[in-house]
Amino acid sequence: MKYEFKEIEQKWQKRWEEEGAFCAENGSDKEKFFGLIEFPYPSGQGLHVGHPRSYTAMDIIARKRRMQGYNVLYPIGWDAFGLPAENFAIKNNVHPAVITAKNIANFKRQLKMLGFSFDWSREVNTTDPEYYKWTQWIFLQLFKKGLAYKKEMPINWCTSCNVGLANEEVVNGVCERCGGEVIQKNQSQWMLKITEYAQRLIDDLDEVEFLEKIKTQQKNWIGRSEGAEVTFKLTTGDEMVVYTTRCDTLFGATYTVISPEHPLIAKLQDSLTNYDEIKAYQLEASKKSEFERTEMVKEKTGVKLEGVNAINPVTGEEIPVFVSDYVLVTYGTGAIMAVPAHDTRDWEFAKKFNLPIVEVVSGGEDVQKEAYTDVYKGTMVNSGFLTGKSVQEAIPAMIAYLEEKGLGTKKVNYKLRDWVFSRQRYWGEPIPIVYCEKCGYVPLPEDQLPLVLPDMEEFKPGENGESPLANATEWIQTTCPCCGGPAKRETDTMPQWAGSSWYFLRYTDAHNSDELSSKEALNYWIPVDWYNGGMEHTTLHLLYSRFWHKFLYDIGLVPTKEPYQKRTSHGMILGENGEKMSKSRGNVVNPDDVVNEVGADAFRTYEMFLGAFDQSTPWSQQGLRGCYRFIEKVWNLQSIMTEEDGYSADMEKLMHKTIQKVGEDFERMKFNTAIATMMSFINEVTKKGSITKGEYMTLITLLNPVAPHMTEELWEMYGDGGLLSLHAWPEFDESKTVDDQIEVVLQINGKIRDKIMISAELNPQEMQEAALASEKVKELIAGKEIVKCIAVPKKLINIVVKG
RNA sequence: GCGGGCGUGGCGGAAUUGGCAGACGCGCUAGACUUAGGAUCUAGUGAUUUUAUCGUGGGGGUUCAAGUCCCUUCGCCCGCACCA
Repeated sequence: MKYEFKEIEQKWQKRWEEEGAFCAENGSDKEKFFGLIEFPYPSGQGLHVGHPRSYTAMDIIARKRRMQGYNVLYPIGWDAFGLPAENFAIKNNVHPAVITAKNIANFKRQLKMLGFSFDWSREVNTTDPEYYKWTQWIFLQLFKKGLAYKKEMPINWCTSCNVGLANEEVVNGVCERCGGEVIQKNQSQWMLKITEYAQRLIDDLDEVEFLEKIKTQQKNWIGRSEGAEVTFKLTTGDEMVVYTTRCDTLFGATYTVISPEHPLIAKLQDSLTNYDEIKAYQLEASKKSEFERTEMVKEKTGVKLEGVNAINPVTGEEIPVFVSDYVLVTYGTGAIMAVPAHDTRDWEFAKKFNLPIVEVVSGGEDVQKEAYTDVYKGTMVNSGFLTGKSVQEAIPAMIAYLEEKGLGTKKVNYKLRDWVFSRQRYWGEPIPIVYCEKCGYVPLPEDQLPLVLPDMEEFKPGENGESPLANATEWIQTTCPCCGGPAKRETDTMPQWAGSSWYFLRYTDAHNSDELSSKEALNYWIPVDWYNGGMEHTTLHLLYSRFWHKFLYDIGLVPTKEPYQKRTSHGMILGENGEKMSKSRGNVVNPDDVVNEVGADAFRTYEMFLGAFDQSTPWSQQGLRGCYRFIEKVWNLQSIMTEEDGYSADMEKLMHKTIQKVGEDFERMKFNTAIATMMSFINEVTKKGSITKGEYMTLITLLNPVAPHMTEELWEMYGDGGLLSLHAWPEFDESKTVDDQIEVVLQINGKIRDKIMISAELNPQEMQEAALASEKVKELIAGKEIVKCIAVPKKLINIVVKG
């Protein structure tokens, strides 16, 4: 019978849908499994071959869990707000909602043709008012708890998208999305206090099973550092607080530096004799984009503040104060004490401005030639009461001293900044806040949610970077919920990350119109048991959604501190030439073409077989053919199938081993070796020339999570009835996976000389005897002295000889 | 610069705790069949000077035994990047 994948695949997709085979059950007393993949942004390009890599992997896990008797939730939805649809809308004069609906329809078609076991009845769409009602609701809760606030601040501004960006969205000084230039711009912005959760976002990583590299990346991004704030008195009588992680080197602080934006400069204006020069430097620094500022790393610039000095609190010495843009206003206190002997940046600056370099930690080379920055070796010198101590001892000793004298305090800092939550764009959730002259920023009453986006015809941003919503004159005018007076709506919208920060919660009870999700549903389904997604979302989506989840936990809405119990990630699929797939490189593979050519089952198999799941691998059209051949071979085994139900004696061991290996490999996401194991199995069967029905049915059950359609078809023809997708996962018998006769290797001086079949039960002594009985060994060790003999049960015997 | 990862045939990649390097697939070679195909089947396929020797980026070490552990060095990829 010919393998007609088109008919088979359509038939089963229809059948599964009709029977609601993959619908998760709320209120079940079965054990649950919540598997999650990152819901896609429905772009105009359609599905990329990268999407199915993650979706197939989690589909395999979800399908296996279902077969193991779990109540499985494997949902899907659309992260559909965002810039591309809006930009397309502006260019082509179509409403973003129209394009989005079209794109979703296309994505849906493509995902359905791949046979994922998604529970389509729980589909969510972030642009649906019934959905974003709750996104807005969460924002209101954040606002009420003081975690959302408006602030005039310099933000990253993409000159091409005309929109503000979060720090996380600026990559190498350019816009993450479009690559456009990013400048600093002052703008009043909604901010979320993610920094308040910084410590918990680090600490709670201990409770979850994320890949170690994901945890590391999150920690690095949050960037915790322990240090001290130290107060320097100025000769003008003012004070200046600096942040340092190396307070042990305070005796070596020979100057101080403040950032160009530091408010102290204005305050000192009257005392400064070179104020004009400083002013000019500030202006120059403000003109530089973030990119230029980091590009300038090699060459330090700065100006000395003439007319004022700082006093080193431990030496009492007067030291100069500089302004330089190598000090960032956004980190620490925006001011530092410079210890050129033990900090590379300070050293460079000191060399350029001819400032004294005083060694206070010995152990390095000449500090006049290079800064010595090691904190684990070295001894304090020239450091008063610290002299003789190690750096590790000196740090707490200095903190104790500073605290006692009231000169400073211990202080923890984070690199993490508050989240810039405003976007001056149309295609996002409206921020449910009104501004009243009398009452200030007032939250919209919850019963007025959702605050629906006004229908507009023009989506271009306003003149000076205003949101397009600023042109929705009627929509803006409203009354203040507080005093009833005239008020204006907020025109900024939320960033794309808003809708994706909580979407997994909505899946648990997707159609609830009274609550975000019912308490029962949340308590049952949350946390997500296993979340797979891309590494590129580690510092954006993952961090943001953990933050929101913790907030929702704090207000008693969700049952767990962490949203995701386990997080894994997949590697990228590259073009056939080994480069990243892109239109401009002309190496894009379209899933539609692939499915058309070899079918969904072979496509899914190849996606899982092409390489190690967590590594980047190039696509190969030939490799795809290989997987098609495999699927077809499995199909053709029908022609050699016997009617026997169980396993034949000579295949039993291999069958049990195969069940064990495939199951274990799926769990470890070693899909490539799981498939290789099944390939080996059919190679054996083919060699033998026959397969029992029992063996065949077990094989297709193992293969079902990978290639669900074809196996379902075979099950219908030969199986026990019902859907294979809901049939029990095969069991294996541990005792039947072990061989009693095994081949062991005989080595002489570590070199392989022979192989013998022996009983697996043999102890090392018996193994040694068996080895010495080998003709080949006898010959090779004749006349030589046996120094020692190592026998590793079930593996090898190594005879060490001399002479 | 800091953090993470990687380096194995012609290619993608296998190899729990150190224990037969190259599973599986692709490609290639030869043969079979043929309605001549991007089909299928069979056999072979790390290298070489082939009773054997050498082989996991390079060099050194530990060990009876190293892709795996230690030191050193080179190269590539990803993330962060003046965070005091």
